[in-house]
Amino acid sequence: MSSGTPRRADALRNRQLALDAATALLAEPGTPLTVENIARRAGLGAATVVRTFGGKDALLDAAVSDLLAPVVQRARDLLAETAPGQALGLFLGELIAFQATHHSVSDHVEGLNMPATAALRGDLARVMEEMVERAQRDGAVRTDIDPAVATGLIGRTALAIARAQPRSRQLVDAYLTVLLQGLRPPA
Amino acid sequence: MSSGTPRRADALRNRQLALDAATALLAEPGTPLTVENIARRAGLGAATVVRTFGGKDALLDAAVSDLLAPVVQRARDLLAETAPGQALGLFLGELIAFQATHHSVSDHVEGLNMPATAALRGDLARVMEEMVERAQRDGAVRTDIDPAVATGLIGRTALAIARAQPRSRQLVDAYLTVLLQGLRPPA
Amino acid sequence: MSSGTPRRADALRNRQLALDAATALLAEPGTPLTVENIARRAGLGAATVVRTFGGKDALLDAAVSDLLAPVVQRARDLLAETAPGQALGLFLGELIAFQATHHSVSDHVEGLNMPATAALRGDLARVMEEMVERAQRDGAVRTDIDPAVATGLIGRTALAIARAQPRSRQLVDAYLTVLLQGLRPPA
Amino acid sequence: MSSGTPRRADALRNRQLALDAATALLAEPGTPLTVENIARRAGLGAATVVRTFGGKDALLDAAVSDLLAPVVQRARDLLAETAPGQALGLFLGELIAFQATHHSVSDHVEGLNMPATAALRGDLARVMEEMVERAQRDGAVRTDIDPAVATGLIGRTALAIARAQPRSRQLVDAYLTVLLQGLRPPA
DNA sequence: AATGAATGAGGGTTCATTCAT
DNA sequence: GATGAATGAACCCTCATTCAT
Repeated sequence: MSSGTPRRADALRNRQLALDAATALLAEPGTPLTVENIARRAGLGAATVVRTFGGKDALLDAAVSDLLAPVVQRARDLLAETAPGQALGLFLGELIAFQATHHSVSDHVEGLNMPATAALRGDLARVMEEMVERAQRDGAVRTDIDPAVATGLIGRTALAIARAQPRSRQLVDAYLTVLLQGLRPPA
Repeated sequence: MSSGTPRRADALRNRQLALDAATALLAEPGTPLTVENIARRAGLGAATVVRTFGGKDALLDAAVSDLLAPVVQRARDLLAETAPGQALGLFLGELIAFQATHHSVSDHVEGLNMPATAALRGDLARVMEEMVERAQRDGAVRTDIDPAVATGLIGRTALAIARAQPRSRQLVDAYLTVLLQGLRPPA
Repeated sequence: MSSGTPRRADALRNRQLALDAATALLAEPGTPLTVENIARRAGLGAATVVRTFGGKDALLDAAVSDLLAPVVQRARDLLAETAPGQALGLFLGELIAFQATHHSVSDHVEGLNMPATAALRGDLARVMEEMVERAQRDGAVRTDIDPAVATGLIGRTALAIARAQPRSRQLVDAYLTVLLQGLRPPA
Repeated sequence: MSSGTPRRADALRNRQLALDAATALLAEPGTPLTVENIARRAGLGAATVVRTFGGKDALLDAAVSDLLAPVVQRARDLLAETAPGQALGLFLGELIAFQATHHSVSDHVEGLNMPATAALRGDLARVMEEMVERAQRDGAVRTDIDPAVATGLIGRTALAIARAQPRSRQLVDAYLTVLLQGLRPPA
């Protein structure tokens, strides 16, 4: 087919091609997320994709966790460098912006029971809880909500907003405004 | 068998049996939502179920819209009978409570592109927009958000909270508290 | 395709067609024992065969146990009606004759870990042990071999002879002669 | 890498590595007998294994015949050096002991239609026929069975006993006792 | 009109073999 | 010459839909 396709040392590149294809398809709710479709998109054979990752779930695990890892890292950085009250708002905005670029990934962040994704999901939850807790101690967030509950609330609603299709700037802004005001300690 | 029974009545009864079975299965994430399972649950043949509705999507359209219709009606009633500021809060609570009883229905409210469901989705959006608009005129909701945008925001986040699994009373309460406070005009 | 193929009441007949096809293929080591081949031979679709039995293993379980059941029953009858010394010889001859008609079934009698086949395998072993034990008490079989061991010995070698391809009358006769003489108490 | 090493020697060593790996896997019913597994065990690439032999069947042909050849040779030696009546008994014991060490090899001795294995299978049959014939002339084996038929009988049953799983010393002993007594001329 | 049975289409996966490095 | 990677073919299985009863 594509006579220029290289092999050997570029196995890593093919791996990435498959990941990119999976990511692309995760963003196209129209086309079914089948191994065949992923492989076609990557310019590979279906068996190659399966073999490279060891199964469809493992491929999705890799794709989703590759996307999620920098998000978790960013949360950690914000937690370390920024004032608690601001960190939460900043991160929320960035989280939505991130998911805006990787549409239906969110569907798989929840629900995919594979090691890498599950671990990152846990990490993200922990970092966000810490964010909330500090913000509460700082007086920036109301204390009548348990940090774990607040984290669930924030994560789920942010996901929903990010998943909106079409997603408008207005919607995201409104969400951030409402959520952050709603989280403030009542007057 | 029951040669004296009027056929028309049987057909209607079967239709309802299938709808009830589909509704029941929509609430049981454990069992796959296949035509066969729906038919077995309804005590009917698989062919009958398909034939009665003309396809699985049509059946789901009927089931989902049957569930959604009273919700829309309730919204209309609240709009007519209750003070704008209260209506929104009341309805939001009821909407989540409803979805809590019909777990995965929400997944199909979005995403199912069939006439009845799409129409009700539109109806619901319009009623909620009207709710928001009136609440804004009443000074109960901040006016810096477009009613259509606010409706999208409310609908999507409510859906996400309702879909949470496990769903805790704490989460729902926190959501209502935060969202309603966040929607109030800023001090 | 075959316009004369009947349906409804003959579902049982189709079941039998599939079983017969499986049995036939079990006897043709040349053609692979795939669901597709079984279905083609039976004049059915592959999905039908799978659906009817619930999986390939279940089909083989049914085929093998259907063939094995009368053999076990015959052993029970002989045990009840015939003198111990004769019963063993008679049964052995019939066992081989049976397997001669159902060639490679034997491969699956061993090795197929499915309920019906496993149960019959156990039943057959028990009946044969009882046969050997009685023949030993009767002085017709040497007593320096444990009945369970003798049963294993007889079963496995009979299987092997039955599996022979081509199988000659001479071979079977020689086997019976040698085995029965070998089992007699030493002079 | 090892630029000084003569290629021919490497090739021969790889050939033996692959054969050893195949032999090892033939004895481990747990792990599937795939080219990949053989190659991994040999510390070689899958392509190398295939390329060295020209296909999986050719590899198995080589492995099986390598295992079978000494057995045939041993039969020839016994034929030349030992009294006919004893030779048969001795060889039978050794044959089973051999197969006991190379479990599933037996499955491939039969059924593998490749030149080397087929040839050795024929050789073995001929040597055993000669053994039987001489034993018959010596009065050690009954003469009412054709030597070719007796050979088939012995070979097949011995295989079956060797294949038994679990294989017990009791079973093997019982088999040898029964078969050898059964082969003696009737009193 | 109702339905159990049949099935074509499609899904994920495995494996012997081929190819480009 | 050796090999990791790639792949076409084949396997078993599921399911919405159609068909004959």
